[in-house]
Amino acid sequence: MIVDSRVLREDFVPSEVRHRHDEVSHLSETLEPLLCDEPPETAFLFGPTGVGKTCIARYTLAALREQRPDVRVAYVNCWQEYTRYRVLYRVLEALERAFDVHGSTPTADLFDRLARADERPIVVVLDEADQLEETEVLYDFHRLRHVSPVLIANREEELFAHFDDRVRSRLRAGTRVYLERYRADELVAILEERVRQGLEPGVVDEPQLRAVADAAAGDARVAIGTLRTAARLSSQRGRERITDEVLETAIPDTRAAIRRETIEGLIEHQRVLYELITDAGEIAPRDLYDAYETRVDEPKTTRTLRNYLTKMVHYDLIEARGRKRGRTYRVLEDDAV
DNA sequence: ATTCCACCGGAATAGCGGGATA
DNA sequence: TATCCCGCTATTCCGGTGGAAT
Repeated sequence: MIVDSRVLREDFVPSEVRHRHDEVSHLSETLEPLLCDEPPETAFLFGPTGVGKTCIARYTLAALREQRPDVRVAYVNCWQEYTRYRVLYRVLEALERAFDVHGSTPTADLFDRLARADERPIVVVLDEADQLEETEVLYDFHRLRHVSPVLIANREEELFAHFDDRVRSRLRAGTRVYLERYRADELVAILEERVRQGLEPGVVDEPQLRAVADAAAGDARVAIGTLRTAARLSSQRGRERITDEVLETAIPDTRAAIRRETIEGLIEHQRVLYELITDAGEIAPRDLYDAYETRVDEPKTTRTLRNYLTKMVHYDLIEARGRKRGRTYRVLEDDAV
């Protein structure tokens, strides 16, 4: 059934991007100065999850490197690398200049290394840039002529909100590319392409792809994930093709699986909080803190809990209603995406 | 309308673990 | 081996404020 499973993977970059031609050319025009050794403006990609931000960044940079192979690209996911140190480390790693960096190497040394790297241009893609906790690294990149950042985030206001003034004013000028959610027919076209490359002919029909696209609500990541789940389930059950019945389980399974993975990524104390909120349905901060303290042997301070909670809000696991006094926490249901 | 205070979240700091160094 | 130095997490301290209480 499955001919090429890479095609169904999340990080697969297609050889041709569908329905994003304007956005791709906007981004490549922005980066064009690199072709004549000029520093480009900072580029921004904005849009909700699953609209192809990461995909067009990778695609565009791969195309750029075909014209200028000496341009180097460092890809950093700021969910994992959110400190100045870690971002710089990742970039050096991409340049193969991190081999002798160790735990006690100061951050300033990493910056110096990057500054004294050769003059070949470096494009740094900062995915999920709104998760960055130390934004001065953006100032670092701005100071270096040979480093050009590409920032990817969901919403422009949120990204700029936690920049300090220095960074904000530097990045005000910059090219912004906005991506809209896919329409259902666009998702169907994307799925058809993946099916053609990844699955045997005739295992899934057009109405089925339409059903997957509708359930994904404009999110290509969910749509492709659903297709992958359905194909796996079908071959496990020894079927020749994807049946409607398999599809019906695959659709909710995909969202549930994403959620489960997120919860598994939490640390124990965060999971306790999540359970308490789930049990209560809706809970006030004071009650939540009290319940937590009786549940756990060595409770963290409330300040730490607030850090955990804001993290969980970012993960879309829970929702905070109200701002200051009178706030309540509740679990975020899947349909609220 | 005014006061009050529960709660959030920024900034500075302490303590920890781990790798390098002497 | 002991010591130094690093970044990271959790903690302490606290200012600001939205909504409840009066």
